[in-house]
Amino acid sequence: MSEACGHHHADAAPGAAEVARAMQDADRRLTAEGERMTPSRLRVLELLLAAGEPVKAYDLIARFGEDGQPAKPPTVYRALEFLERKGLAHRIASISAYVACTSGAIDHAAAFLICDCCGATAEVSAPVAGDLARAAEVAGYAIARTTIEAHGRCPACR
Amino acid sequence: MSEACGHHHADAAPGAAEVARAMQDADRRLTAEGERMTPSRLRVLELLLAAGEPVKAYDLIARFGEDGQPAKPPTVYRALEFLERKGLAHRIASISAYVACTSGAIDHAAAFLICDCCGATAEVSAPVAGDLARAAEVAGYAIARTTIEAHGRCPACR
DNA sequence: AGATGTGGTGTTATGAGATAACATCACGAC
DNA sequence: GTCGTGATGTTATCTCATAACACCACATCT
Repeated sequence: MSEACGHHHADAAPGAAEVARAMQDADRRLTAEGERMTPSRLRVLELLLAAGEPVKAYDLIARFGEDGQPAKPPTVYRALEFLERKGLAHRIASISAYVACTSGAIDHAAAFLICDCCGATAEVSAPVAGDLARAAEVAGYAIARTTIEAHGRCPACR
Repeated sequence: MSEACGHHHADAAPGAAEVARAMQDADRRLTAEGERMTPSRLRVLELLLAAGEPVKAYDLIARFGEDGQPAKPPTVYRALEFLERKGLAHRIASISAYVACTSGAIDHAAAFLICDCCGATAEVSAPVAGDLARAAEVAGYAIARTTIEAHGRCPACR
């Protein structure tokens, strides 16, 4: 909840039960794929899920220890890299923050609507692929991944 | 020319004449609008134009002085902020770099195709507005600006 | 001319974001 | 059991960006 404006908004954060469930799902899925869902990775995923909005890497570092002890930066950055690689989290480049993936689809191109007022984000599934892919083809580029972020105001802040 | 791969590519950088001409155009246009094209701003614009590809802020800082003397960071960041505000340059968030605007249209939403191999970029004019605007409307967001960056390989690197 | 407001610049210092490098450890395969 | 691979711990450092404050240039008004 980063309130740049004076408003008060409903918190997008899910309850503990939903977080636990999403973690279990992720754990099972990746373990089945032969990946190792280690404590660090689960902890960072938990923090992202619990936040329900984009979080700065150093906020994750500060919150990492259950006892208030911060993590070392590489611990969190490595976990983020893994989660992003596996489609469980996304980096939002325009604000240098990270967010849990809220799209059911794995291996998807994500786009974000970001409220400059309250920090809320909505993940919308690659609405852009068509147009951008066409432009890339015309220009002769082979596209591997996209960063699509729209800034503005969410319904509550308008 | 940031060559991550082993290839050699034609340089996208324009000649001195084109750079000088683009600077004069920008100078005249903004002066007519009542803006002040100061030496720092012109110098940063010149460096961006001469590079013909995205440049890191600290590279601009290092190249700033004609005599090899670097600038202080705020000098360059202020100029970049101004140039971006006036539509003469863009920040590419996914690689933390800056590039001169190659689109004739001012006040436009830009999108970029970025080669991960050689660093070349192509600016394509807002091919995405339709799709993304539609998604934003559905979600109730009012969009003010967009960051659209596609990574992949350029024709020469494929 | 002199007062004054706005915007630009110079300078120092620091905050924020991310990674390099290297040692060590866990675990499955052979 | 030893060996290779991938994960972790740790230290240090690098890159990116801005805060804060003093000073200056210029236009405008009186």
